[in-house]
Amino acid sequence: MGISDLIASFLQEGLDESDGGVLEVQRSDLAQRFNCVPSQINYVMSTRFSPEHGYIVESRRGGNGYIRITRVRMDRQTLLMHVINSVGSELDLPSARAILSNLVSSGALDGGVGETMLICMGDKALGAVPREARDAVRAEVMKQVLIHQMG
Amino acid sequence: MGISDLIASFLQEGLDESDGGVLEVQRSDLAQRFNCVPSQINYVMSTRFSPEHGYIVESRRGGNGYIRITRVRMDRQTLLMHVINSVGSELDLPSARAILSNLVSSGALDGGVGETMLICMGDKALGAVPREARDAVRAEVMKQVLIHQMG
DNA sequence: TTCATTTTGGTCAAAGAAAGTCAAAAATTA
DNA sequence: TAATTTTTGACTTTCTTTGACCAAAATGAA
Repeated sequence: MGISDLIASFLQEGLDESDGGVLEVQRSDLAQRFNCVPSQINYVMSTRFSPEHGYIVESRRGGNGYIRITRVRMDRQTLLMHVINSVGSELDLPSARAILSNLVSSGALDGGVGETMLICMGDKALGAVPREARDAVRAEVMKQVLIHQMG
Repeated sequence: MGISDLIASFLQEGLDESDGGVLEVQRSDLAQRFNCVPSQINYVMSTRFSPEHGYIVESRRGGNGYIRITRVRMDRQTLLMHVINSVGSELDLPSARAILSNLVSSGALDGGVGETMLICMGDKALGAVPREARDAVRAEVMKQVLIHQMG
C-alpha cells in the first residue's frame, strides 16, 4: 500500500466513526501525520473522494482553514451518476429540458431545482456567452449541478 | 473556530436576543473581550455583516461611540426585487454567495434552489467561459433566476 | 465661542496561516 | 518498454490577524 492508500483508509475510518458521514481535517496536519507533502492530500481527495466515488469535498483557506469530506447517499446517486456520465462536452437546450424533466418526474430531482437549472441554462441567462459556446457551458452546468445534487 | 468566527457568532446571538434585530456594541470593548486588535472588529463587520449578508452597520466615533448592527427584514417580493436591482452587469462569486445565503436564510429562496444557482455560477460550471467574462454571466444568471422566482 | 484634548471608531497594507494548482520526477503496472 | 499512477515541490490564491496611522465626535478650558 502506498501512502495515498494509507491516507485514504485513514479517512474512511474517520468517516465511519463520524456522525452523519462528515469528516473535517486539516491538510497540513494530515500531511505531517503521514509524513508527506501537503499537496498529496489534494491528490487523495481528487482520486479517492471525488463525487464519482460518492463524496463531496469542501474546503476553506486561510487561518483555521479545513477540508471537509461528506459521504453522499447511494440510491439516487446511481441515477444521477448515470446522467452525469451520459452528458458529453456539449448539451443543447431541448436535451437539457428532456433530461431534467425525466429526473424530476422520477423524483431524483426537486422540481424547483430543475426549473432553476433550466433558467440558468437558458439563452437569456447565457446572453453574455457567444452562441456557439453555450452548449458547452450547458453541459458543464448540468454536470456540476447534478454532481452537487448527489450530496 | 478562529477569532473572527467567534466574534461573529457572539454578535449573531446578541442580535437574536435583541428586540428589533438591532445590536449596539463598542469596538474597543469587543476587542478586549476577544483579546484582539480593534481593527479586527471592522474586519468581522465587512466580511460577515455586510449589506449583502443582510445587515446594515452604522457607527459613531468620539465619546460614547458605538457600532450598531441592524438586521434587514423585507417581504419576499421586495427582497427579490431589491437584489435584482442591486446586481449590476457583473457579479463576483463571493458576492453571489453572500446574496444567496441571505435570500435563503431569510426564507425568500428555497435552499435547494440557492445551492443550485451557486453551482451554476461556479468556476467549474462556467469553465467554458473566459475568466474575464464570467462575472457578466453570473450577473445575468442571478437576475434571470430571481426574476423567474418572482413569478 | 473657539480651540485643544480625549475618546472613539476607520483605513490600509503587511505579515501570517491555510489550502489549491500544475507539471516534473519517480515508481508501478501492463 | 510503454503507459499509468504516485510523489514532490515551487508557485499561487484566499482568508485572517496585526499594527501604524487617520478622522471624527465630545468635552472642557480659555
